[in-house]
Amino acid sequence: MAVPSSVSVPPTASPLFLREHEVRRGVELLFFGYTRLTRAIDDGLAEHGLGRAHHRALYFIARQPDLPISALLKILAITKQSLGRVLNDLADKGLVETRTGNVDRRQKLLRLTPEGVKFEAQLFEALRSSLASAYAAAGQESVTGFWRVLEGLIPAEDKAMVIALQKDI
Amino acid sequence: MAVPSSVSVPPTASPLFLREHEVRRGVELLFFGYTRLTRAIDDGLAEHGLGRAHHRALYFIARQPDLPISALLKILAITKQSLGRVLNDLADKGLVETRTGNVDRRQKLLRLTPEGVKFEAQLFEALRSSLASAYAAAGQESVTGFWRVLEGLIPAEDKAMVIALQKDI
DNA sequence: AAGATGGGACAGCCATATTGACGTATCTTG
DNA sequence: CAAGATACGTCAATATGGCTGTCCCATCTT
Repeated sequence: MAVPSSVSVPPTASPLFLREHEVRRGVELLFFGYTRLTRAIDDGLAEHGLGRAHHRALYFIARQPDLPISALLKILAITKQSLGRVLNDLADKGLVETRTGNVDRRQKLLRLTPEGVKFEAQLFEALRSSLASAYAAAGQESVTGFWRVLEGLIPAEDKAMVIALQKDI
Repeated sequence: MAVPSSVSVPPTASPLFLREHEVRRGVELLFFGYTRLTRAIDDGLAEHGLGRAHHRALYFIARQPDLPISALLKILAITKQSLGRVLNDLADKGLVETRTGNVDRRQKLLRLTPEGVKFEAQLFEALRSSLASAYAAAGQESVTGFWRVLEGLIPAEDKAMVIALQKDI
């Protein structure tokens, strides 16, 4: 095992020592970066009485209009019951609407209403502003590396789903 | 730090950093990457009847032994009440202990017990395994970029705290 | 016609966060 | 030294967003 089982730390800069440090740095930066980015939209959500769970649904519906519920369930990796509550809230607020699928009439295809589009765009602006300034500060090469590392964190079985999101726009 | 641009990397970041597509890509990869990484330790935590909140505390106490509670509160950015419950759970399970500060006797300095060290190391191993393979797949230059972008997401007022974590090891 | 699939709903529970108020020990400062 | 600030603990109530289990209906597939 790569981690010493006591508090002892290798005295020299061994490969294990360096690896642990680099992994801890990544863990910490991911934690702070992710939480700070999500915090950027909390105020905008609170104005409409919504939470982060609502934003996640809103975001992916914006990204793939006419998304069936089953696809959204896979993306979010939560249960049908949890998602149901969120979608009902969004429908009640007039942000999301469903239409019956014409290929498979059992499906309900999700899309944003015009108000939903406007609200999502407003939230996205806060994300864009945060991420774009991080991108600009880091530089183009860094952004490419940022993407590549994160892609490596996604299990093979989920990768197709993520790539599908990104071929539309 | 100069990153050679000769390394051929398929989809590269365009110079138009503010483009919506690139921001959405970052948002999505951060979401999937972060959630998948945290999921890697859920089983290990569940074996001890603990959750992610417990791991976050455990992690930062491991990182900075003799951390005062106020410092941990700043790192986690949650309320004293929320942290109190988590720390009580960890103390009850014999993973964390406190000692009175000798500089300031009001402070309680947090550190892991030997069992806590062992448990944290076991959880860290799951994180290390996920992140190290993403690092290896992406390459060292990508890792540098990954760090730089995430650092850019951290607000200036929090940056000192994050850097303080990383100068110890 | 039978079974599989997509979706909806009820009931109850758990983990993790919040606010507000209050108490105690200890340190700092006028 | 007295007064106030700080570090920590705790009680009570509440919100959010997950979970399991169960049952239902409509529709598609075989």
